[in-house]
Amino acid sequence: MAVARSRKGSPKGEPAKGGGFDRRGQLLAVAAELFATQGYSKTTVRDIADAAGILAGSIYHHFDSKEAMLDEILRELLSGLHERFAAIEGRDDDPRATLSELVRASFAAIDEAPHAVAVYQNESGNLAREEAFAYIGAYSARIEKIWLRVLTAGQASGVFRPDLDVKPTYLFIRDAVWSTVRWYRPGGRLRSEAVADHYLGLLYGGLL
Amino acid sequence: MAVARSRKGSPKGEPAKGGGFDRRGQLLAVAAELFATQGYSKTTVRDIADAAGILAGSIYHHFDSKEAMLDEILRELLSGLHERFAAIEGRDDDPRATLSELVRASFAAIDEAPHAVAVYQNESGNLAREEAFAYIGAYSARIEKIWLRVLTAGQASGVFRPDLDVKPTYLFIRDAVWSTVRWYRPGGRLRSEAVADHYLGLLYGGLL
Amino acid sequence: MAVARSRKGSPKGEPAKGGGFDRRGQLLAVAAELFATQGYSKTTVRDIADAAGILAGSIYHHFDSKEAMLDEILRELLSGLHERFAAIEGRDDDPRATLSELVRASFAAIDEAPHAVAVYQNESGNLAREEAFAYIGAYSARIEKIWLRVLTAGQASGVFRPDLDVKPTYLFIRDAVWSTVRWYRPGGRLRSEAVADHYLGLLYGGLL
Amino acid sequence: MAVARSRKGSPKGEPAKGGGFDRRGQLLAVAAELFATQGYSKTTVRDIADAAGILAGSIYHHFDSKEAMLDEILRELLSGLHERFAAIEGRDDDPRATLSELVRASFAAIDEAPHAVAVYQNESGNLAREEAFAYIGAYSARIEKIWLRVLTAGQASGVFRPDLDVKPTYLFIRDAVWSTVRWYRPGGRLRSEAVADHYLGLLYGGLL
DNA sequence: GATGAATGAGCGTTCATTCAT
DNA sequence: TATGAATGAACGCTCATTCAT
Repeated sequence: MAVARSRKGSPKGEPAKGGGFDRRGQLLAVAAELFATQGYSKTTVRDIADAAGILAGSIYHHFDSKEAMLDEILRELLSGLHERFAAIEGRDDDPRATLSELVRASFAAIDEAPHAVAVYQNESGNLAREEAFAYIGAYSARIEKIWLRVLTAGQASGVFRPDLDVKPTYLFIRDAVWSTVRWYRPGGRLRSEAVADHYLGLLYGGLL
Repeated sequence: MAVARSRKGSPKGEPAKGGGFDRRGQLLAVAAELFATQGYSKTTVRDIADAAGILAGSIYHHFDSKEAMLDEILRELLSGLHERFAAIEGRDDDPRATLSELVRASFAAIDEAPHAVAVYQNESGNLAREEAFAYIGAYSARIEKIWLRVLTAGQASGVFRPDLDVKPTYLFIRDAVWSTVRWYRPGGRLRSEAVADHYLGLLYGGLL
Repeated sequence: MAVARSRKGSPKGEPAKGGGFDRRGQLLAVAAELFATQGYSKTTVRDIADAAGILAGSIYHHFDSKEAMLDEILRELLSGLHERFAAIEGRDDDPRATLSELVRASFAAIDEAPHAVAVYQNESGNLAREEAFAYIGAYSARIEKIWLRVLTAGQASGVFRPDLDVKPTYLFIRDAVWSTVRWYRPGGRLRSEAVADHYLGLLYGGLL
Repeated sequence: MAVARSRKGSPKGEPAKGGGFDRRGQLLAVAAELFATQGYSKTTVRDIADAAGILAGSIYHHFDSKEAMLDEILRELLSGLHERFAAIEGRDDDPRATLSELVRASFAAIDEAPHAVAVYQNESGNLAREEAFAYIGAYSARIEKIWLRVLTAGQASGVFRPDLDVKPTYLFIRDAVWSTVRWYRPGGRLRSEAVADHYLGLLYGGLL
């Protein structure tokens, strides 16, 4: 798999024309939903085209390949995520507040782009081995470092328990939080912030 | 997709002959590994056959279809899991001990059959919608009930915090625990029981 | 076997474009010839594609399946045949003239679409048992009734021998007439109308 | 297709052992029935083996190939048929009696070996082009000559109409008679001899 | 931009056949 | 004789992609 990074059609991902209809954006949204619900490899280019009301061949006027669509979805998600997390860390609050904000930002991301997050959850494992998607690993590593710094700082300042390894603690939090994308339904009984509060409550205070 | 449940070849899943070589078992193991690492739909029957050292067509001497292999992998995992969990609940220990055992049993399952668990994690979401895999939802529901009963009993007996909804608490634990299959490597730095202890420590006592 | 009846490509079976080349029609003609000469199940999709000068996969741009091609060939033949026979019966000539016309129309059909008729002769027996081809039996029954009505009317009016069961008489005529497709070659020594005349002469006057 | 003519197993097609069970004969009967009802190429070796209660591979202890079974079925039918027809012609009766006997012998053959006759009807057209089945054409030609001699002799002696070409007359009779195998069911309403009488009555006297 | 026809590689599966046991 | 595992070629079909219009 090799991804041509040329962004066909209108540059910068902006709508094609002033009053026009953003076909690129529509295709990306449709693709994200299908990739999330059916899986990337079970989703055909025709599926995407059908859902968008065009023919399969026409997709190639907007994107170089099916993989390029996946690439754009994941890249947008990860860069946005990293940007948010870096901004939160940059605010230089105390570690507990920072950790809380990281968790809340994660839930907000799931709320805003559940399909993209689901695609990331489901596909990144296999994708990361491919050269074209090496940036996934790079982003993940940078994001992981942010979380680890916060946890370490919290232990150093005495606000977090010192007897726990930060690495598995991070993985514990990360997995619990991001896995919610599999069952969380925007508009369902549990609102996103409520789940965030519940998880933070359990995380901080423990079950006992 | 329709799965013929006939178990071709030797019955009861036992090795074909006394001193013989269990080709069925080998194929199942190979398939589980490939399904886990590449995804079910990206794994071809030829991949499985190649890894097992036979030709693709020969697989059909042992299994009705590629899907039947997936079916057998998942069914075995889920029935075994349910059996273990039910046995633990049946011991009628106090809720905290029971919960600990459930968590430890989960980690043990990941340790013993990491590929099957990974397949379940990655594929069950889309599979559950298919009639032939309805049993996945059935098993999941029965397992969930066991966990919810333990959490509820723990709250009633005062050992678990009463202010937390048991449902999201269950999901929190379940997702954190099962997600470890994505990064846990048997034989790696962290041994399975160590991760279990760490997770239980964090879960019970909280981060603060 | 299930036949999706969607008529892919251009609707109504008409040529795709004004000055265009009717690939659908070509494929159907090629398929009919191969089905007739090699048998349906011995004819591969690649055979058809090769004979049409395209790749096997391209067939599926025009038809849902190999079976859908067979379906269309048979449906067209049978509906046309029934239409002709019904029109002849509707003219309300005397029974002998009507019977003669039915026989001549049958020979004309063989002359015009020998491949389709041969396919019908060779495959309909096994096909009729399949649900997707139930219409074969339906058409056959309606056509049979036309012939039986004519024979019965001829006996009632005294023009046909009254001592013969109409059913085996019908089968005798039908089989003798339609079997000619197996040896009749358009453009051969015996012209179609000549065979029709010969058969009618023998049928009406007898051998003695 | 090349048919090895070696007759595996017991020679001369006789039962394997004195008091034994004739597996060869059983397989041939089963194969004839399946070839007749499903078609030769849609019948798998496994179908035959299943119906006979053995495994597919075991068939090859009795026959060299699937094609060898077809070969034996057709050869037996054709040699028997030719033998009967030649014997009838050899009796040197008057042409009308001889023709009647040929027709009756044909119906008797259908009655006795309907599956073999059906296989011949359905498959011989395509088979005749293959070298290994050239004997089909040879037998057919010898049989045709017998019928043509009888018809010619009948015309010469004034008992048959002189204005009809013998060739199409022969084809007319042959096709009408042999086609009955497609609908004639031994044990049905119409007994074989009754159909023969009906057909002879129609053939000799005509419909008018 | 979009269409629709075509490509070419590959997929899951079937099946006649072989052969060691 | 029969079994059961395996072969290897082929089959119907799918799909990402290309391209002339």
